[in-house]
Amino acid sequence: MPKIENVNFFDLVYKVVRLIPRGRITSYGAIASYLGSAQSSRMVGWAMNSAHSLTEKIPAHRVVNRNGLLTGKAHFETIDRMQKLLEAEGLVIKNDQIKDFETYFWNPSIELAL
DNA sequence: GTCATGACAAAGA
DNA sequence: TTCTTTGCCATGA
Repeated sequence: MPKIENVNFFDLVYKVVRLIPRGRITSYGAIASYLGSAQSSRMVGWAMNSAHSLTEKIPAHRVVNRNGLLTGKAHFETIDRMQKLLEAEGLVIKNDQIKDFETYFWNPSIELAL
C-alpha cells in the first residue's frame, strides 16, 4: 500500500491555508486542530514564517490568532500590509483586531468537513 | 550530533 | 481575574 500523503506538518498547513476563501479568516489553533494536532498551533505560525522561502503564495494574512488579533503582521513586508489585504477582502480591522471575527471565521474542520 | 527558538493555545496556580 | 508553564515539531546554529 503506497502512502497517500507522505507530507510534513508544514505542507499540510500550507495546503489548508491556501484553501481559505477570500474574505474569510481562520486561526492557528483551528488549523492545528484540523490537522489532528490541536497543540501544534505554534507550528502553524512557524510554517508561515517558513512560507517566505516558498514560491507558492500563502495567504498568511488570513490566519490570525484565536483572538482575531493580527499577531503576525510584523512578518509581512510592511506592518500595514496584512491589514490592507484583509480590508481589501471586506474585513474590518480595529486596533489590529478583526471586527466580528467570529462572523468571518473559517473553520477547516467544518468547511472541509469530511 | 545537541540546543534554542518560533506569526499560538490550553491548562494550572 | 492575570501570570506562568507546558506542549507541539521543524529549522538553523
